[in-house]
Amino acid sequence: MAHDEHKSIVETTKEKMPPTDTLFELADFFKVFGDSTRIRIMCALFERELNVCCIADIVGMEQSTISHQLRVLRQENLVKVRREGKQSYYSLEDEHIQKIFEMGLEHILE
Amino acid sequence: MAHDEHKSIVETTKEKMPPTDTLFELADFFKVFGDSTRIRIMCALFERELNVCCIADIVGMEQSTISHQLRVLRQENLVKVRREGKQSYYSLEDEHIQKIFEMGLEHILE
DNA sequence: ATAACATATGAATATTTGTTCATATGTACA
DNA sequence: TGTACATATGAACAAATATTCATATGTTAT
Repeated sequence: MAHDEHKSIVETTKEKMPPTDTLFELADFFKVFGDSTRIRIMCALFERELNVCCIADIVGMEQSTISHQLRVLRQENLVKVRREGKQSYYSLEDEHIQKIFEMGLEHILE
Repeated sequence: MAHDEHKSIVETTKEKMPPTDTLFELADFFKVFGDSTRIRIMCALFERELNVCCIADIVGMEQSTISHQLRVLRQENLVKVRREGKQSYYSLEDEHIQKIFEMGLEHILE
């Protein structure tokens, strides 16, 4: 490939891409989906809102593990909490989640 | 919460969820999207097919880094390769990718 | 106020992951 | 056959991540 052609492809492609900052944010967002514990938590929450110890039993992991991961999900605005007495009830924050999920499933089931 | 109610919520939620294996696969799939280098590679490939050294220059990283990450993308069937002489041309394998991307962007730009 | 329970958090640890350097493999052409 | 170039791969290292244990915080009821 000619040097000039290479250079031109590199330049024009770079121009068409979203800002690098945005792409880093996007990676951080998807990182949240890239852990099986968090995936299972979200999946459980598709059914209904749940408190922490129910989630822990459903997923089969320590309460503390679940709390840590729920914090990650909160930080990315994927779940919201509602306090009721001693318990914290978590639910999904965003409709995109389910769609992203479905598309991932379609891909792997192909 | 009563012990019986807790138990019933846990059981019925578990039953409604996809098999655990599937959810682990799903996490592995999304893991691929959770890295900024891979995201930028995929994003560059939205525009057109590209060879390895163009991708390296677009992303601004070592050729070897790009090759390693392209292998990850290949393993998850997200890109395909076409060899032409000395060069390997990569392109996107799947239409889901763009949609997943868009949904991620919608989420973070909210 | 204290006991009992639910949840959150900090520190420590083990594991995974991304990047780089050096080098091997593959391809074209003189 | 040898040289130059493009890509792939292995080993080593640094950084990020998930999990657990121990414990702190928050809430309710006695």
